[in-house]
Amino acid sequence: MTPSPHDPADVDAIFRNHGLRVTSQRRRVLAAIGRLQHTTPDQLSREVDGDGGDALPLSTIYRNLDTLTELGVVAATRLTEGAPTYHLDQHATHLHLVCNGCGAITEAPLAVADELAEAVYDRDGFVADLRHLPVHGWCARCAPGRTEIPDQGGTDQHDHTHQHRA
Amino acid sequence: MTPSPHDPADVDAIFRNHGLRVTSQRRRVLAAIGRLQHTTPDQLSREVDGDGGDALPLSTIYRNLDTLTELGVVAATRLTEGAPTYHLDQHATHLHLVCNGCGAITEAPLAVADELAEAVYDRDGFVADLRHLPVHGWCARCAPGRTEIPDQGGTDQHDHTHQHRA
DNA sequence: TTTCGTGCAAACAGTTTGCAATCCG
DNA sequence: CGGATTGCAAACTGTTTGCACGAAA
Repeated sequence: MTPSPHDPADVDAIFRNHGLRVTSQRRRVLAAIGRLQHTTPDQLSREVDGDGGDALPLSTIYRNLDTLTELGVVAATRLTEGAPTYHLDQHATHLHLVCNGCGAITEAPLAVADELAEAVYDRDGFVADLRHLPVHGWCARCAPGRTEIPDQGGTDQHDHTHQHRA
Repeated sequence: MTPSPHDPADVDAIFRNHGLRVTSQRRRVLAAIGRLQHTTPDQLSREVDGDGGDALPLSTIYRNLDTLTELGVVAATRLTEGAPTYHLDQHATHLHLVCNGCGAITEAPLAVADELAEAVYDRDGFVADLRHLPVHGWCARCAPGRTEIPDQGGTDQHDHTHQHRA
């Protein structure tokens, strides 16, 4: 069985099993991702910096993010405008609902997209990876104001221009 | 009845109707997007540069892309790692299948995601904007080699995706 | 003529890389 | 000890911005 990143004891094994060294930086990065659930590299950097130890340079954050991604321990998705969002891969048993209004990110079970997966497979033989699917739109709170999605023309003055957000 | 970006005559109207000026740069950018169907800012830049006129600085490309996006004439999606992909919004009556293997981008009708839209609406009151949905995965050609999607870190319970029909 | 839009260069954000010092195994 | 990692700074890509000039209306 694959060791779980949730269990601090197993974390080391994950690295060792791949012939990689266990360093405090790696432990701290992985722990911080676990705490944040989903995070961009610089949020992660701040989280790691606040865990009591020394601050880690961004380059180390990035390198470890890459390593962890290669190991399949974490995965990235582009949910927002700026930096990609990383999360534990084992936590990726859902897809993301990203609100264009308030920026809120909700999770929904993969099952909601089962039909989609089947449809594109039947149509094109395309094997969809739903785990990282970012579904944009408007959450229950933001939708009321601007519900008209299915307007193709471009007549409507959408003003979801750009949002700063966090 | 919004004027259509496809009709060169109407293009000017689109701008004027919004109190914006008609410049050769704007015409050329819009025309190039129409030709390319979907494009990143720098592909677009090269396309514009090759249309016979003077080269346009990237900043002009970006500014016009922003303007056109605000007008609802074009829309952007993040399909690949690097830069976002722009396309005419009226052409956005489909979602994108992005192959992780070869990078190919295929289009599929929005209808394949109808159930998804309904499901998330029922669950969370989330109004999905499927027009820009980037579905990652493996195309028919690339899938065979690496079909096991639903594995990775987690104990995979369900594993739909690749098993509907052999 | 009055602005708006363009061109250019400098500033930015996010990410990658080279290299010497450091630490794990 | 010896190679894998780190820290730091410099390089890079993609994008934005300030400002003076040129051009639509």
